[in-house]
Amino acid sequence: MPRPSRFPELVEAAGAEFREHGYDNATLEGISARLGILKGSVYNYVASKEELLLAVVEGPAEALLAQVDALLADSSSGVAVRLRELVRIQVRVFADHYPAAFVYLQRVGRARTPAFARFDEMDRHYLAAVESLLAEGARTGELSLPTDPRIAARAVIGMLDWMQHWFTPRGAAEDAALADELTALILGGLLAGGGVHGLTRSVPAAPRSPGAGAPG
Amino acid sequence: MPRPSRFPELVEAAGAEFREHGYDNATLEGISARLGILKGSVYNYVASKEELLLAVVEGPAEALLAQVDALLADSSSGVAVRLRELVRIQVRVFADHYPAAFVYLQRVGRARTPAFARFDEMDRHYLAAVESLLAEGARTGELSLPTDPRIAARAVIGMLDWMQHWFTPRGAAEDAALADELTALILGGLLAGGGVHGLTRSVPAAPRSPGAGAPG
Amino acid sequence: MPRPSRFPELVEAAGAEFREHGYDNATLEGISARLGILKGSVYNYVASKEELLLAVVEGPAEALLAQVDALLADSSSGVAVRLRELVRIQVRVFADHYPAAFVYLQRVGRARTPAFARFDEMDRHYLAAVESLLAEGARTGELSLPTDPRIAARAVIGMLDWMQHWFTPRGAAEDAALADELTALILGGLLAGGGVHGLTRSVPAAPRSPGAGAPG
Amino acid sequence: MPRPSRFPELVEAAGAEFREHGYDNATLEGISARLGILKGSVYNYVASKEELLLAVVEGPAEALLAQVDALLADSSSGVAVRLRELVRIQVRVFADHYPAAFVYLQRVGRARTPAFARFDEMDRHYLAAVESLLAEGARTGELSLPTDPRIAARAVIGMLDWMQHWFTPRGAAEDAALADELTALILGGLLAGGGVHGLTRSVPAAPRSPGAGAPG
DNA sequence: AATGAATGAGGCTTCATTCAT
DNA sequence: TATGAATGAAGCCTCATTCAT
Repeated sequence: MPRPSRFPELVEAAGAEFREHGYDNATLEGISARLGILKGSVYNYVASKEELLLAVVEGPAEALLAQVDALLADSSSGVAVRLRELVRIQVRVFADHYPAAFVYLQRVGRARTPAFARFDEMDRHYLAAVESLLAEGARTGELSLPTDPRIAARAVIGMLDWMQHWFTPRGAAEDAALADELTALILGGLLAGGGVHGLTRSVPAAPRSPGAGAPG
Repeated sequence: MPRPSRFPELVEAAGAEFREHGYDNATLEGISARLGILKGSVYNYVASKEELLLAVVEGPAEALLAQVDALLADSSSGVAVRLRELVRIQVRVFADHYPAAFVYLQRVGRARTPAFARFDEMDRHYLAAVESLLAEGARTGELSLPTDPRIAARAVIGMLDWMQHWFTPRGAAEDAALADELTALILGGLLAGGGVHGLTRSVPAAPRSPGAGAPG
Repeated sequence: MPRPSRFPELVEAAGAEFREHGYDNATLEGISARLGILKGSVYNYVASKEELLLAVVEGPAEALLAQVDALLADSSSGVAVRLRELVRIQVRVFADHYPAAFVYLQRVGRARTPAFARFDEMDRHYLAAVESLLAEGARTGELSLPTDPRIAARAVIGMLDWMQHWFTPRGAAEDAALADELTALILGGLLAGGGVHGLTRSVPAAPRSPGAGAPG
Repeated sequence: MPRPSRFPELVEAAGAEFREHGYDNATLEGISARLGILKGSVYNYVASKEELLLAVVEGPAEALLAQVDALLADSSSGVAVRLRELVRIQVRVFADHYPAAFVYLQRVGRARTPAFARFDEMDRHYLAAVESLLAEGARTGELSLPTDPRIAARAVIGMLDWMQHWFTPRGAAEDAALADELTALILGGLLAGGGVHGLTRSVPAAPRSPGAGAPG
C-alpha cells in the first residue's frame, strides 16, 4: 500500500510558514521541520523555494480568477448583484485559503523573477475584471462612478485586499453577512440620507487615470 | 570646511532601497553605495539596519498621526468635511513621503522585534482615530454606517493604504482632486440614484466586530 | 519474457555523462535519466558512483594494455613498425571507446581513493611499455633518441593522449591514415631535408629523467 | 601603515588548492583556511569561485599568449629557431606558474559559463599561433610536414601540454636544456639516420583537417 | 528491478555587524 | 568619517547514498 505523497502537507506547511514570517524570512528549515523531514528533502517535491511559493498560491488564485471571470460573463443579473457576489467570493477565498491569499498579496508587484511574472499577470487580470464590471454598471446607468472606473476598481480592490490584515473567518453564514455589509458600503457609501449631500460630488471630478508607471 | 553630516542623505537612500527591494531584501551594501561609501561606514550613523528603517518611517508617520489627531479634535467642522481632509492628508503623505509610506505599509503587522512595537502602536492609533471619526458621524447622524464602525474604518483605511500599489503623485492640485474623488466614493458609494436601492441595505447588518486575534 | 539486465546500457550512459560533464560534475540523476529510471535504482547495478567509473573505463583500458603488451613481446617486426602499430591501436581506442578514453585521461593522476590505484597503475604500465619500446629501438640502433627514453616516451604519449581534445572518428581507413601521419611525425620530425640540420641536435642532450615526485 | 591587500596570497592559495583537488573539488573552505580566514571572507576579494579561477589563470595565460604572438611576428629568425623558443617559453610557464598552467589545462574545453568563453578563446588563439608558425615553415621550405599543419600543431601542443603530468622544474638552465631536447625531438623525429627511412613517409599522407565539431 | 522518499553532509553565497587604522 | 578586512551565522541547494515497499 503506497504511502500517499506528502506534497499537500508540504504546500500547507509552506503556506503557513510564508504567511507567518513572510516569504523572504521563511526558511526551508522551518517548512520542512513541520513535516518532520530535513530541509534537503523538500527538493524531492519542488525544485526551489520559489516553486513552493507558486504551489501555495497558484491553485487558489486561478480558482478565484475563474470565478470572477464567470461572474463577468454572466449577464443574467445586474451589476450590483454581481458586485455583491464578487465580494462574497473574495471573502470566501480569504476564509478558505488564508495563507495563500495573504502570501499572494504580500508579493504583488514584487515579482523579481520570470517565474513570478504570473503574479503580476493575475493581478492585472483581476483589476481588469473589476474595472470592466464597474464600467459596465456606469454604461447601463446602474452605477454612477465618482471617479475613473480604474480608480474606483482600485479603491474596491484595496478595501477587499486589505482584509488580509484584519479578517478572521467565522463560518460561512457570518462571512457572507460581512461580505454583504461591505457591499453595502461600496454601493451606498457612508453618508446618511441616500448619499445626496453637498460634499459628495462637490469636486467636479476631472477624470483621471493612474500613470502607467505606477509604483510597485 | 567640514562636510555636514550626511545622515539625511543616508535616510533617503535607505528609504529608496527599502522601497525598491523591500526591507528584508535591501542590503546595507546597496544603501551605502548610493552615498558612495562602504557598508561598514553606515555604522557611523546608525547602530543597526532596523534603526535605519525607523529613521525612514518615523518622521512622516508621526507627522501623519499628529495631523490626524488634530483633525479629530477639531469639532469646528462636520465629520464629512473632516473625513475629506483625512483623505487629502493621506494622499499628501503618499505624494511627499512615498518610500516611507510604502515601507511602513509593507511592515504593518510584521513587527518582529521590540523596536517595532512602535509600528503596531501607530497602526492601532490610526485605526482608532478613523474609527472614532466614523463613530462620531454615526452618533451625530451625519453618517449612516452599514457596518460596525471598526469595519467601516478598516474598509476606508484599506482603500487608502492600497494606494501604495498604484498611486503616483502628479502635483498638489491633481492629487487633491483625486483625494476628493475618493472621498466622494467613500461617502456616496457607487450606486446611481442616491444610494436608495434595494440591494444596498438588503442584508440586515448584524453588527460585527473583528476578532481580537486578527492575523497579521 | 524477462528483460535482460540493463547493466551495459547503464555503463554506456555513465560513460556519456562522465565525458560530457566530467566525473565530478556528472550526477547519478543524469545517468539514470538516460535509462528512464531513477537515480536510486542505479544501486541495483553498482555499489557506488566510483564503481560506475571503473566499469566505464576498465574494459577498454585493459584491452588497450593487453594489445600494447602483445606488441612489445612481438619481436618479429622492427621497432618502427611496432610503434606505428601502437599509434594505430591508440587511435582505434579513441575511435571505438571515446568516452572511456576521455574519462580515463581526465582522471589520470587524480586517484583519490584506493579503488583508483588501478588507474595510476595502468598509467605507469603504459608509460613503461612505450619507454621500453623506444629504449629497444635505441639499443638496436633503429632509433636515435634526442632525449632520455622516458622523456621521449612521455612526449609521444602526450601527443597521442592529447587527441582527446581534437580527435573525431571518421571511419577505420581514414583513422588509420591519420595514425600513420602521426607516426611519420614522430619518427621523422618536422624538419625538411631528412632531419639533418644544425638546430636539431645543437644542444648536447644532457640525459635527464623526470623527478619521482612529478606532480599530478 | 595600511596592511597590504592579501589578494595575491588568496590567488596563490586558490591556485594551489585548484591544482591539488581540481577546480570542482576544491573548496572555498580549503582555500580560505590557507590564509587563516573564513570562507565567507573570500568574498571581500572576489565575487565567486569562478572569478578566483580566472584570477589564477588569467595573468600567466595572457603573458604566454603575448610572448607567443611576439614570437610569431618576429621574422628576423627562422621558423626552427622560433619553434625552439616557443618550446622554451612553454616550459618556462610550467616552471614559473605551475598551478595556473595545470589548472588551465584541466579546464580546456570545459567552459560551461560565459565567463570562461575566454578559456576556449585563448586555446584557439594558441593553436592558431602554432599552426601558423608551422605553416610558415612549410611555405618557406624550412619544414616538411607529414600532416596538415593544424594536426601537426596539435601534435606539438599535445606533447607540450602533457608536460603538466610529468614536468618538475629544476632551474632555468636544466629546464632550457629539456626544452631544447624536446625541440630536437619535434624537429628531427626519433628515427636514426636522418629520418630517411621507408616507414616515415610510407603512407601517402592524405591531407586531413580535423572536424569542426572536435570533442571537448 | 524499480520507486519514492528520506538522509546527511557539504558547498557556495549573502549579509549584518565589528574593529583596527 | 571612512576604509578594508574579517566574522559568524544562516540560507538555499546538490547529491551520493540508503531503505522500505
